[in-house]
Amino acid sequence: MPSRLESLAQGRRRLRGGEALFSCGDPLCSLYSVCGGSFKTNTVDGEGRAQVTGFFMAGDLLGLDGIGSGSYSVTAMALEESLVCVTPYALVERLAREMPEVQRELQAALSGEIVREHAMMLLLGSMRAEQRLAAFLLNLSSRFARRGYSPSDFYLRMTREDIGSYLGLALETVSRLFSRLQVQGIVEIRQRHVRLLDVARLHALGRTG
Amino acid sequence: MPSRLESLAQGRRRLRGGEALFSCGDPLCSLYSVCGGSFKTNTVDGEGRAQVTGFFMAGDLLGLDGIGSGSYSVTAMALEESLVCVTPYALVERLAREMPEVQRELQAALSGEIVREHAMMLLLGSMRAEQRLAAFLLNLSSRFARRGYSPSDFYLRMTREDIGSYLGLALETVSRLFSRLQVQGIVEIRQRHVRLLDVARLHALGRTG
DNA sequence: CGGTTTCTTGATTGGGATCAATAGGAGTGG
DNA sequence: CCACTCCTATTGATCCCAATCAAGAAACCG
Repeated sequence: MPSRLESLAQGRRRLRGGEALFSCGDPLCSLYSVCGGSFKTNTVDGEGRAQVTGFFMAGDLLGLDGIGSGSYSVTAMALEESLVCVTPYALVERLAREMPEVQRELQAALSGEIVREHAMMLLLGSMRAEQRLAAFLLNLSSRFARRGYSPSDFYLRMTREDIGSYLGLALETVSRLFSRLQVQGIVEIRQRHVRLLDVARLHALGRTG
Repeated sequence: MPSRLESLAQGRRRLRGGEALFSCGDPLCSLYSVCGGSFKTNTVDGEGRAQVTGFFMAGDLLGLDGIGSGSYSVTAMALEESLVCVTPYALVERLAREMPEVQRELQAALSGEIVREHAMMLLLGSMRAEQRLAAFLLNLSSRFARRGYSPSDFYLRMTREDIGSYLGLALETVSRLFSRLQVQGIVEIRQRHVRLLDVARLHALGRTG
């Protein structure tokens, strides 16, 4: 948890749902720490292919991907009314030099992002649809838990389409799988309200493959 | 290109093909810069699912993923007789503090890895098999070019299975697609020797879809 | 050489995409 | 309040791409 980084914040910014925090290609000027609400990030390639690359909630850091090239490589969009802490990157850079702790935290955040994406590559490259969705729900669950919310009763902030894009599935497939998990008594889903009824079986789905 | 980082190397290590440079879970002790030869990296998850997450050649940095947790999150294996420069991580950390340039380079390398993986997620999540393979060949091509080798005539150092794992495809699919590209006159492939005959059409494959 | 790994090619299957139609909310304005 | 629209979600029917199973062929290697 980047506690030290967060305390460097020079300001805050409030966004409404659907509003972009920064866009792919914008010059890197700040790093952002999510204070409240949630975000998704999107990449687009030369041919117009788009993909959701991540979902972010309170405490997560946004903008790290821009450090290498000096401009953001994704677009970050608020999924609901949200609040971020803004830290000018110039300040981060300077303080990282002066405070080893900040430097280490920044590197850890960057490296952690790499590890997270390795896991995502594994998911996209070698799991079946049902396993992907199970992994997604369990991941959300543990992130809510770490923030003190219920790990088994939460609201999805993103659409089926967002989830599908993130998991490399069609939105219809996501919807179908939710229905199936519900029939099997593993989860209960009404719209975006999710209740995990049998976490053990949800885990077990990952092993069937 | 991490020229500054490379110059910090405290030693070298030679590996034969199939030998592991470090393994997933090993404590992070050094960063490695490939001097010659090539490597692949592998992740494994709890259920034994494995996936190739990257291929590395001269000038590429290995071990960055370990910075966050203090231990490597992938296994790096030489694909052939290879040589790496070894830089103890403790040294990197200290020098990064003293030399802003080193700090910036390290952060740029980390961030660049994130961007590279975003592209990989896009590939795995939203491209068809043929497009994936085309993108793979073009990526290799440009990396060879940047190193002064021919961008249109090179040897693959990895097996069809490695390629398939990396691209989220079965090895048979990789083989079939190579054959098809050859029939279409886009590439010429004899075993691992690849010649790109029509780069424009190879690019065009990416746009079809 | 014989054994092993790697690669190719064929036949079949199946998982998930796609197309299509309907239904459910949420927000707006009458 | 209802009627209207827009967006999101569900469900069904069909199709196709790539996985899987299977059998050889080719290259590599002790």
